[in-house]
Amino acid sequence: MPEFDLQNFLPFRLSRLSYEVSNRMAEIYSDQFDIGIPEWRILATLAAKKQCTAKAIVASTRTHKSTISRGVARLTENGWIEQISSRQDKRQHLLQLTDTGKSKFGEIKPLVEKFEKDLRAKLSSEAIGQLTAGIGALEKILELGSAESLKEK
Amino acid sequence: MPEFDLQNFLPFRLSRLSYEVSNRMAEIYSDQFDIGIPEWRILATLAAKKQCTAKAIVASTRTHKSTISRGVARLTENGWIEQISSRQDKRQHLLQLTDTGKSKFGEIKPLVEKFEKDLRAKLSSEAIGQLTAGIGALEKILELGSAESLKEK
DNA sequence: GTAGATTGGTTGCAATTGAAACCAAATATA
DNA sequence: TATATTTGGTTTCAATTGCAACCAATCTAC
Repeated sequence: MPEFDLQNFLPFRLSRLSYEVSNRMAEIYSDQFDIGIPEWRILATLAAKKQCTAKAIVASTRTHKSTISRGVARLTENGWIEQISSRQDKRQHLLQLTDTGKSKFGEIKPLVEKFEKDLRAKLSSEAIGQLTAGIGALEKILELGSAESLKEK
Repeated sequence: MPEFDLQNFLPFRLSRLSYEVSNRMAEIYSDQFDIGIPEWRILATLAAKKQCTAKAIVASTRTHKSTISRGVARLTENGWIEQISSRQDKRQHLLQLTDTGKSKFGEIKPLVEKFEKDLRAKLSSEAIGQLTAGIGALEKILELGSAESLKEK
């Protein structure tokens, strides 16, 4: 008769947590603006990097390449982002926010930042430190390190 | 020109982390046994509680009720779990592992436990403590507390 | 009791997803 | 230079998902 303590099992706790956080946050922008999680990630990445290719977004967000491809297509249709054909390599397109995109992202950003701020506000500063350090350590061993160390999935 | 530091944004880091961990773990059992994440959760919950209803699994795993419903159907077809009609309330069925289910889960469990153990082994004991405490704190404020405090989504 | 609301669970449907096949451009090998 | 391999990205297809409508059993209010 196999026992199992699911409630204390790390992978499970992580996934439940992330599901909850992502969904609560997605409520904020998916209603008011018509975008989903992949689009949000693309926008945020482009806001951070100013310009980059789809591949770079795939690597840094660890989202499936077809999901990013479709997100890019949708955002391009909506006029939030645009492609600058880099003449170096005609396979890849450099992406960047359009003025509309910047403006829209400018609206979403404070909402999302407020969400995270509210979350942090409910935690003790000790807990925040622990969480950040713990996540950082886990990222490191999973080679999810900050940005560039990421390999294609 | 909106800046945004996605790489340090908590919700994003959590989701990337959880995605990575869940997928690596799912590789372990989805190949050898023919089950997905929902099935795994149902099995683990039943192994922990011995008997419970689908509703209880929904609450404790925070997985959508239709997902659990379908998972239960699949596992029942495969003969891994069975329903005991509780004569109290004819809407709900008490679920439990069959002998086959127990045996199969008994095979999966050590693999999955090894996965978590290997993960922990790569972390310093300080990091483990931080991670656990941090996650616990976040669970608390999201009311993801252990088990019973969970409300229907 | 009976009408109405609630609850546990299922199902139909549309949307999202990931894997794999694919395409065109670029690079390596010959 | 021709050929093969790799690479960035798209698309097709099947599977999974979540929402909403639904069903049957229970509970509530009259």
